[in-house]
Amino acid sequence: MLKVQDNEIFDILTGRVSGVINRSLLRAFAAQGVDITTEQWSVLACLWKKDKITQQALCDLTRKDKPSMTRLIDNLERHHLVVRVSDASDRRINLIHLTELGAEMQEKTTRIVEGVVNKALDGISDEELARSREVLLHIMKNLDS
Amino acid sequence: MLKVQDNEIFDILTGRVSGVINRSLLRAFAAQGVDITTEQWSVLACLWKKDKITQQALCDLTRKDKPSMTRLIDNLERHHLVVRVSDASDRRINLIHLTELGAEMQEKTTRIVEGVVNKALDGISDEELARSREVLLHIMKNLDS
DNA sequence: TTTGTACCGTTGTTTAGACAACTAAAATAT
DNA sequence: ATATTTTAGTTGTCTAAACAACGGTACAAA
Repeated sequence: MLKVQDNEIFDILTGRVSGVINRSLLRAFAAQGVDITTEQWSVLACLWKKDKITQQALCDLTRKDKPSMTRLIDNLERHHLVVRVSDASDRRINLIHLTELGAEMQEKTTRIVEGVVNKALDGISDEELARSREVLLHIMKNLDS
Repeated sequence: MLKVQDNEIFDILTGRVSGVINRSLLRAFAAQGVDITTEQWSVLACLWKKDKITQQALCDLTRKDKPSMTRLIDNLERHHLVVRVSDASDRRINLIHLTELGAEMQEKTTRIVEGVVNKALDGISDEELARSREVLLHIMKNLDS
């Protein structure tokens, strides 16, 4: 039986690593004069792949719940990065459109994110990384109840 | 160069895994009638190892900042799990003492956490786990600026 | 057609992280 | 001995996650 409390595994799984990464990203954005959070970036990243999708689709893509998405989009709208466009044929739906400003963010922010990720992964081989990814995905699957 | 947006690595590192674990833990606590959060548990876990330490020590152990710790301890006090005791010889310091109730939580909650962790790690070998841990610690070190 | 049901999004409340600004106490320097 | 710096903790503001509850809209069954 695993001794949970005496093991860094728990530390790691419970968000220390992602916290460090999140902080690094936030600071990298701020340092480059980009006023955006990691979460906001993750929503924009979905829209850069496929624009004009529903909030629900964004929830599924980002694994966030609906209230979280509502407020994330509130903030993105406040920053003039997206707009909600209600669908004429189904008035329950908002389609989220990138603004010109939102579309422009892609290049610069992606460069920043790639910089942080490359720094994070420095000295880690593709194989090690792939193995770790398998393990983490395995863990996620185990807890998917 | 890594294609950040098309890679689950980023998803994983940015908190999806820890989010899943955190949610699982919260629900496991709630299901067992334990009214506590994962973060609160992580603070208590430090105190079970070594009681009557400063808030700053708890910050260092849990890698949280001081404001976060202040509020976590506010909440733990509200739940009567710890008390702040100001040190007579250095009046800047609060020593955080477990209450009897806080001490009693150890057994039950640790059992719950071990259950979740074991479920999470089901089918993952010690070696795979150790390798992943190395990779994640390596990432943390890379970003430790 | 009306009723029920499923779906989309919002609001409210609590907990928490990040950051800046602040108070108070202790330690160090001059 | 006084002034400066460091340390401990708190408060305020913004962003975000979890969960429950709610209002509208669409659709299917009775």
